[in-house]
Amino acid sequence: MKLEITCTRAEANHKQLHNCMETLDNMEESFQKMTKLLSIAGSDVRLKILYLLNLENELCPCDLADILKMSVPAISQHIRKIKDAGIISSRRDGQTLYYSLNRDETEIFNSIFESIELIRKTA
Amino acid sequence: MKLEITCTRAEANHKQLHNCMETLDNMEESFQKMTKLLSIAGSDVRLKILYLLNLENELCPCDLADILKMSVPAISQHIRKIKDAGIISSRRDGQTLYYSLNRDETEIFNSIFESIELIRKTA
DNA sequence: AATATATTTAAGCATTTGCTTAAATACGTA
DNA sequence: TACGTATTTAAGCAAATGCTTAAATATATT
Repeated sequence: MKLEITCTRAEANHKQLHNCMETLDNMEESFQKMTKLLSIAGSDVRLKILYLLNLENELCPCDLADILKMSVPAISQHIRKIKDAGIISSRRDGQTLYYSLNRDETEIFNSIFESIELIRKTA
Repeated sequence: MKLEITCTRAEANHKQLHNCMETLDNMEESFQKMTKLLSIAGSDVRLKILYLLNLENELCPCDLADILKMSVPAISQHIRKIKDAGIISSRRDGQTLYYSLNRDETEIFNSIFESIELIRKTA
């Protein structure tokens, strides 16, 4: 839509603005990946699922439904989102599917988990 | 809704599940705060706004609209969300409002910004 | 006071999200 | 093969999200 400059302020530093635009252009792919991860983690239920998988190493949808006091289909649909983003993998044992974090892909979550626990301590 | 145990698997470790529930209960407030921060950051536009404020220290809505090639009201509404979450503050200079990060409140964003730049380097 | 700029706010609307319920699929066991 | 359990998938729907346009507010300038 808007491709022209809207700021007419004397103070507006057009060179600065242009540099910002260029910086973002070069990082577009990185932003998309990070936005994807954060939008996954930015839900109460999904953040708890991720935290629990970090804590327990692996859990099945049924366990998660019990712990989070939610229906199994609701959990399953959250899991699908998380899995589609490449954050978790599954292992089958009989009828049960165990999900676990792909720890290589998701180092940022370690900082997030630490930060959650810091909030707890300082609150 | 569901308060009963749904897992009837022999392997289900009910003590483990109960411990998880208790852990989450004790961290409820921390999860809510972190979910709020991540849901704010989990939007392409808002993550870029935060990144730019980190980079440039302060910017006005008009600058952000130019850099992100979006309308001023759209930017303003994102800013309101970020501000309501306590992540940024404003300073007025004449007609212009300059927004900046409340750096004490948002240490997790430093990890996120670093992680974005790591994606860029390793991709 | 009148006008212009910067910003916010509100209304409207299309899209997305996240549940529910019901049905389908996968596996194990009698 | 028939039945039970674990899980996924699909349809439906209410609520949330994020833009657009238009109007309101705040400040500066003439």
